[in-house]
Amino acid sequence: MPPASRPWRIETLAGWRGQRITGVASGATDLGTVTIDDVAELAGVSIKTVSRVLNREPHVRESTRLRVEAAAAKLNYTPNVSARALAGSRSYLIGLYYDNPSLGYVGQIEQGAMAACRRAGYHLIVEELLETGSALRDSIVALNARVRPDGVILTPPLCDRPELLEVLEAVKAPYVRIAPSWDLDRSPYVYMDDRKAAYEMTAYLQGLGHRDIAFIGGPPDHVAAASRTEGFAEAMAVAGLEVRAGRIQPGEFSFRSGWDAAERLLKVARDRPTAIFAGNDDMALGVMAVANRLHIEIPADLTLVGFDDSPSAQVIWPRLTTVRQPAAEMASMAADILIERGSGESGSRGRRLDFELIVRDSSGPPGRRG
Amino acid sequence: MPPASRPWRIETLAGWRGQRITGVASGATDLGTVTIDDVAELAGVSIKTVSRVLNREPHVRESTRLRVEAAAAKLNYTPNVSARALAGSRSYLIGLYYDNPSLGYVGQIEQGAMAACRRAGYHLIVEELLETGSALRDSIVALNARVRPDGVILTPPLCDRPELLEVLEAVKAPYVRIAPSWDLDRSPYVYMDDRKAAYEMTAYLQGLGHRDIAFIGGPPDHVAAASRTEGFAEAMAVAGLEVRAGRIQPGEFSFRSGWDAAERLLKVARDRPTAIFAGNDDMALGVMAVANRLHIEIPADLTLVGFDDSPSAQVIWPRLTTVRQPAAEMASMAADILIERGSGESGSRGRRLDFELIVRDSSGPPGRRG
DNA sequence: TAGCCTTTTGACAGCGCTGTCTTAGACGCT
DNA sequence: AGCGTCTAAGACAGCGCTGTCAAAAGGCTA
Repeated sequence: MPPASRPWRIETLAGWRGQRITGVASGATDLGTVTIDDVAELAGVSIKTVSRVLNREPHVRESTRLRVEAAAAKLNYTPNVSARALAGSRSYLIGLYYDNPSLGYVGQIEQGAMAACRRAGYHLIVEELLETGSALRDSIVALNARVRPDGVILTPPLCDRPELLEVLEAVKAPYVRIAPSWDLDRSPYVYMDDRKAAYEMTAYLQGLGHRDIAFIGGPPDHVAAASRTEGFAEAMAVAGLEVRAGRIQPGEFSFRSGWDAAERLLKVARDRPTAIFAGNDDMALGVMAVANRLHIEIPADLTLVGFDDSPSAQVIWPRLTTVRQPAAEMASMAADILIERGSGESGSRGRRLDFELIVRDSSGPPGRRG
Repeated sequence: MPPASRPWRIETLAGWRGQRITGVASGATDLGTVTIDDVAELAGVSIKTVSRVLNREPHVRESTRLRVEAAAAKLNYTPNVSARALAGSRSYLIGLYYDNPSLGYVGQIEQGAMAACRRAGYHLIVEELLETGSALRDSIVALNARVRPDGVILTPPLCDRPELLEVLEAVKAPYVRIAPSWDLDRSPYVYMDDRKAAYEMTAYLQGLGHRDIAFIGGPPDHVAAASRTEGFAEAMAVAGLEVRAGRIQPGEFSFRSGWDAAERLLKVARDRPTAIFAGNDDMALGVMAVANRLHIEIPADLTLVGFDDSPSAQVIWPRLTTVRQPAAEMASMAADILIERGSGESGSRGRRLDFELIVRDSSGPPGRRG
């Protein structure tokens, strides 16, 4: 016989959580107040057995498992995360920590991570971490004491702060980095092959017939940016095309820096590249603005492509040809790694995901006009 | 004497959470494993007294309070959210539920809500709710059983789904809506005065000298959109300016619909408005694309303004004059209302926040050219 | 100094689960 | 029949806090 535990319970209207008062027996309990005891009673087993079924532990007879599952389904039972966290070794919470000012990027990451969490019954705790140094350390320690997430997902550029990694290791919080720049052996991470994506984009431009292609790079300490520049240069070299002096312009990944680079690139009307490959979309938009001002038509007079597939890339005209980062997928994968925890030691710690070339309206064959 | 509870404890290296093993006494405990017992012991009081101090309950002598606070500070103590949730009536978790496809908007909301949560020691659980009808109901019931958030923030247009509100009320989860359209007495909400913002923007255009101003509206069932149209019409009426037939164009808040409206508006070169006020930024960008194609210079030939201050509004040229919604502030306020729970019954349930007119480069006096 | 009231503090149960240990039963072998 | 071995299931403690209630400590008056 299972222990008789609270055979009836009714929520008073008074309280927030409600005090239990004795009342008429009732099969169904109040919405959202079903506990493991209720399931155990209905199934005629102990709560431990219910727990076993819930957690897919072995040593439960098939018939028992079915009975428990039926009872849980009938009562619409959902285990309480706080109780699980307190009693067990998992909190069913995944932290998503970011410091990225780009709302769109973080939003995609978030959606991907959320989807993975939902599939596994986890939840996402999102925190914006703007501190650095010891303030960051303190925040993490406090955060970890408070919620004890089962793992955290770190987005760039936050994922490259050494003090963060140190403190996460100190509090033994597993983490997965998304597109980290350094120290790749330190933890599991997911990434996209920026080099290859830039290579492919460049090859696409070459396939269109472009020979004189300019590239606008990113911040020097940004490893992904450097990879993009490399991919571009490599594709040009492989195709046997010369990259003339000044055809690789520095940039900062900002609209403004794209604008400035475009002014340098397009200044001399007789000596313009037929295509410009901007290291990210924001800079591409800067180029587009300059082109508009100079009455250079895209793509008729100039092909322009970007990188990132930012939201803005679709709300301008011409819509920007660009590279889509699998941000949501990377985040899903990161969450999965954390949820299945420990499956990370096999071989390389990095998981690569595929980019996608998105061809829109800003690219075309060179000199269509002439 | 306080109860002697675990005077020493050491985390083994083995376990995830670690089994406690006996070992040499040590003043400091491992990072992030300080409990209320440790604080109580150091302060020489019972855990209940520590709890009282933590929760700012009355009936604690000043000297005791200071002693406890010092002990807590020394040990770097942070109460565990799961334990608090399980034992008490608060989970220290606020839910942010959304279904809005606009990443930027949700991102701003999120940041605002997060800031408020952090100030109060709360955390944000973010969930994307794409279901409708009874699937939505089920999701909410499960979510609530799982994490029992102390309150939830609902963003538009999710906040206008009646089944959502019903089920939240059924599970007694307090909620605050952001910019809801209907049923305003039903719950606390925060909003911005769209009507007034549109009025002010129109007045600004009039102040610039524009008389023939066109407006592109939003979806008919979108209450905020309707308010914007009203604000525009009212400002025109108050200024004694005629709104000619066809000068108010329907739109869908999408880039494409802005484009289509612009084509109608700008078709006849001899009969163009001198200014176009788009009901949101995405549509304004559509207008801008058409203007570019037609070689209409903004703002020299045409003034264009938007509404929302979306991220894209700043990465185009000319940068868009627009209305900034106080999204982050609304979310902060929503979170505060939930955290201080219950202070909402005083007077109107709505809290209004101020918009901001952001004048950039896309607006200027009419006919500068002519 | 007893008696009463108010303020401060502590003991203890228990929130809803999981981890550990134990027991009950089924099965096989000598 | 006796014993060891295995699987299935339950008893029980306890995670780290809060809520309730009871006890102790002060304060005041007569």
